[in-house]
Amino acid sequence: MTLRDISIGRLARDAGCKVQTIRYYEQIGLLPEPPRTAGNQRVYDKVHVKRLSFIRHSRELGFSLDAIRELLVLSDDPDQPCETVDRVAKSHLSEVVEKIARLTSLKSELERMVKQCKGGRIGACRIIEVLADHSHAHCLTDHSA
Amino acid sequence: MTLRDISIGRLARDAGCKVQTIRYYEQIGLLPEPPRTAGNQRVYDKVHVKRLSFIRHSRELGFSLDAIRELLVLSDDPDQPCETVDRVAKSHLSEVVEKIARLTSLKSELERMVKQCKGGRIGACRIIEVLADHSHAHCLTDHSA
DNA sequence: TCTTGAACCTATAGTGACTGTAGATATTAG
DNA sequence: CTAATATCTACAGTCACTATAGGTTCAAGA
Repeated sequence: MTLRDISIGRLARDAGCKVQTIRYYEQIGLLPEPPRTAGNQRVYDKVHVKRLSFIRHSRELGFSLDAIRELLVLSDDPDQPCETVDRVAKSHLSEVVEKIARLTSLKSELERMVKQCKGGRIGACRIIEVLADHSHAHCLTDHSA
Repeated sequence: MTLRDISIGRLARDAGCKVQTIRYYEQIGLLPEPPRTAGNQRVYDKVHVKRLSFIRHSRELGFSLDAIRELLVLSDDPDQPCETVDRVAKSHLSEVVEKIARLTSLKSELERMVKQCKGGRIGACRIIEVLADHSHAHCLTDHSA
């Protein structure tokens, strides 16, 4: 494969993302604008390939686009100390740890609810009862399942 | 406390959510429109209190607004069989379980990365290397930390 | 070479669940 | 009464995409 003269479609397919996503990254300044053909079509080279790969990989690890932006700036300067990189990664890690804890707690609650449901009518439905139970408000945490 | 003549601010404070959120729920049809004062201010009663409580509690358990809409319709008819409620709850539970698994896997990856970082320069930063490493693409899953 | 379908383009709006703000009106406390 | 607070509608923003409309360019096949 030639790492030059790459169309946006090719780039997207190889990176496992959508053409729109690439355009989005360009719009928000994460990916530099590439040169164009006379027909106004984007032409990418290996620099873009590497950068998009970095972005996608970081996204897969759950880093926010802002964090990725920061990491990209850092990675462009090999002489920088990597303590900021370390900080960004560790911060993200602790967010993930926290989120797991919240979801685990949530899972327990849901399991309890589901287990208590014996079938039958709504009028006697334990799930609905729990949801309607005002005293249960504020006993839970997270909601981005 | 009187469960009538409740202002939106009172309702929001008691439900632990924002005034805007209540207006939003009204807009999307989840909360019925309440009567108004001559000064065009909303006036809620205990029916709204109960309904909002149901919604907030369900949200805290991570149910989507659409799922909550469905549950509300069901809860309004006590003679309905609760198998749909059961299905909605179980479906959500398995989503949570799945999400925990994905995040746990992600956590391991991040831990590995962070552990490999010895400090120093970006040029030798293991975290940056891993993110830039094309062969790691597609080995991960979730990103809503 | 010609034709047609696929790929590309920009612009704009939508997704889900909120959240914030501007500018105006109503209410309440001192 | 006055000033501060609460309420109102309208509209846009958040985050990370995602889809679509209408138009242009490119490439494959006959």
